[in-house]
Amino acid sequence: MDEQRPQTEGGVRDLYALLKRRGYLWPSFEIYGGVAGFYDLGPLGSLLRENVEALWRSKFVLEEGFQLVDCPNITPEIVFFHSGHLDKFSDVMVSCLECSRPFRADHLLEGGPGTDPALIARLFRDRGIVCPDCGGALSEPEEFNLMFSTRIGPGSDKRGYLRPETAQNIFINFSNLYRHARSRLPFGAAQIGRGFRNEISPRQGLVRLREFHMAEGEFFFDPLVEGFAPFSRYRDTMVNLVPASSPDATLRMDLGTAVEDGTITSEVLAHFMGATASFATSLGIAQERTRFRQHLPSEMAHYARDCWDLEISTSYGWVEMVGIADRSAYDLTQHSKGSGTDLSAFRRFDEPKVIEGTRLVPDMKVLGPIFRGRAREAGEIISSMDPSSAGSAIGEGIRIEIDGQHYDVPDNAYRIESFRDVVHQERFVPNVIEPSFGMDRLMFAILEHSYFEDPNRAEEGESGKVEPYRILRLDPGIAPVKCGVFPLLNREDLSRIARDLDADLRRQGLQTNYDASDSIGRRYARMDEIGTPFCATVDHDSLKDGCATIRERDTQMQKRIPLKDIPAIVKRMVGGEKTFSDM
RNA sequence: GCGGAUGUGGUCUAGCUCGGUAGGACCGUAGCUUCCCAAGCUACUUGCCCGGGUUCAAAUCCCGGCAUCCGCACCA
Repeated sequence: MDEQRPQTEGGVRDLYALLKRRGYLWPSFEIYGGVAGFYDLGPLGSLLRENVEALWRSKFVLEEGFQLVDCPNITPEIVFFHSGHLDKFSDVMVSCLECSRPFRADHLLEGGPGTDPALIARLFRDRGIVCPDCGGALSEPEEFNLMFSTRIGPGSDKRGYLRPETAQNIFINFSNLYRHARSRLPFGAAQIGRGFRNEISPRQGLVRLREFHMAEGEFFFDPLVEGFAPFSRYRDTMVNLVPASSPDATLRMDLGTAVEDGTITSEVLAHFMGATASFATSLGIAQERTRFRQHLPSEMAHYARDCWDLEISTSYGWVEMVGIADRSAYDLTQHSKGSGTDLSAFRRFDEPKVIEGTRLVPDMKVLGPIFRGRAREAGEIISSMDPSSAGSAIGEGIRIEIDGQHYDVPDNAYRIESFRDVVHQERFVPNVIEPSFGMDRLMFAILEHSYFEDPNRAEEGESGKVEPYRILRLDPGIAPVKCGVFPLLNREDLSRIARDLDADLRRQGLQTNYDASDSIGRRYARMDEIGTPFCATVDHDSLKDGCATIRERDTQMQKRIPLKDIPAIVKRMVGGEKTFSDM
């Protein structure tokens, strides 16, 4: 084919122009000049996003069984205090007054000065710190937090933030989710929603936004359990890997081998890399334009122990679309400590563990009169004592300490008992693998990869300027409009049939676009430009044979199909059950 | 946040040097044509990024802001 995928910067601009012209996306707040880092999705963009999200739900909620939740965007400060975001997403910045280079203040100071700008300002003055580049004087330190802040409630000083990731809602709901999962591991929870980051300089269109759509899954599992049975589904999946150990080489191998040779550290991690690769394929992203790159230790987020990004090749270069992070037990541990709520799960033993030994049993009847209000506390201390270390004391009385006071405990206040306990389970904090998807970036990659210009079908304007024929070869499953519906001629008898067909298609849940204006070729061109995979045209023969012509976008092939069968057939082709050539 | 470039209907652009009625193409709308791959004809809608200044007069010159692109920095 002579069609070209534009790789140039100009090509991306043409694509953005098309997306804006055809109602996929518009810069937000445009009539007031716009604000960087915000985009509105137009009618087609909204449908596209719904379709991408629906595929994500079918992959992760239906197929992987993740529990879907939906939680507030506004989050009280304490959550991010304990998750570490308050600290890690806040930087105190200074810049050189001479050469205007910005620096993170803590990079210029020894010994972790914290995030108080006043304290840092004093340290800078005391130590006479100047610009490490040119020796110029430095500006006053200023705090910059990547999270948008707000206040919760009027007149309240309860600070809140717009969440920078959706994950925290799931972690703090762990107990509810665990109970809902009938207290069994492993299980996953997912959220599709918005995230907010007050980026210093958002750029590159949909790639770096201040408010963006994300879909995140948190998969909770027991790290002591070896292997992961569902991984068999992706064991043979071939992927491109760029491990941290050889950041300049791309290895092509199947996930099973990658786990065996230690390139990927666990089957759970590899499983979700496989699920991610499969999801990308279902979006119509070509395998050869994807790779998984492992983070270098220096680029890991504060919560991550290991992380593989799915990167997709775009005209901006390789762009991170999905982060698959091993968050270990970090978040649950932090929130458990921070809230005082137990966020652990039970590990059931295959064979119950039998623990035999001896222990001290206090006799509260004796302790009561001696310790009075402190009797319960004394009893607890005694039962927690180890009889073997207390052994020598037995028969001689034992000493305990309450609030710094020492007491002798008489021999008749306790007895030694041997016991045999059968333990079936123990508590532990589950580990987490998190696949986190940047939906806007994925949409951009899908659009860019499906954008083609065909110079052979170019249209020449009067000024001699050549407008290429533009096609979005979107996968039928995610295309916002599934079928264009046209009467060949704008005549009452034809348009009545076409309108009926249009209504039938919509009743089948298929988004259509009815169009009777201009020439038939122009109408096909319009549909090609917004990525509509099929068009149905009613012509004079339809009056006699009850058929219409179905035309396929990518091949321009046409077939006659009975009107009454068209909705079901289009639905099957959109669902991927049949192809056009099967008809 | 710094430096550079840029900002004209929905889109692409001419005009800016040298101030004087903002022009074209595409897209869109309505009609004609009655038509299976952007045909043609007619009519129409829509614009100088925002604010201030200079001037008789500003798309044009000056100042400030905002936005976009590139580089630096930041960020995942």
